[in-house]
Amino acid sequence: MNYWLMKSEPEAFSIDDLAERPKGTEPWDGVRNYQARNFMRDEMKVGDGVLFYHSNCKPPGVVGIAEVASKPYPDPTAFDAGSKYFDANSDPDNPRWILVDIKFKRKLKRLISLQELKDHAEALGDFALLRRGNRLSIMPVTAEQWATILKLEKQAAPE
DNA sequence: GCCAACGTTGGC
DNA sequence: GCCAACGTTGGC
Repeated sequence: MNYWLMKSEPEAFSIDDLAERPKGTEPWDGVRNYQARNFMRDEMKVGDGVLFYHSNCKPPGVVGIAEVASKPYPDPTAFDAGSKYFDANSDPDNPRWILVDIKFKRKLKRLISLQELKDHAEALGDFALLRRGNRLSIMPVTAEQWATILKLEKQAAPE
């Protein structure tokens, strides 16, 4: 079993939006970055753990837990001319953009902010989220990092 | 609103 | 294949 962190802007799609989905699942569409796509296409397995991260908001941070809920399949928005994610260069016979479904598990008891993660950079070790200039929207998380973050959840919020 | 980082595009 | 221009991400 592997672990992941997936970013979403809460104004576009938040952890609460995911929780309110009829089956708690949502196709993770709109990813148009090859590295992020490759994680979904090549490495994700049903049942993998997902840290749901709110980006581009105040404060950014991890807000919930989800899991991978489907095998990878073509992103339908790439073929929808009315979608903002439409990609005329994606051939339906050889789809360029691949996604998985994500399923809601639970919200964290409290938000673990990016700042708090930075404060524990030593315990987290080499973490893609904390690397300078990181813009990747999907990244791997080690079992140790996963455990460290859930341990932080149990502690009182920092000042 | 600013700006650093960085991926993509397109001219050559 | 190089690289400047441009667009996007996302923290601050």
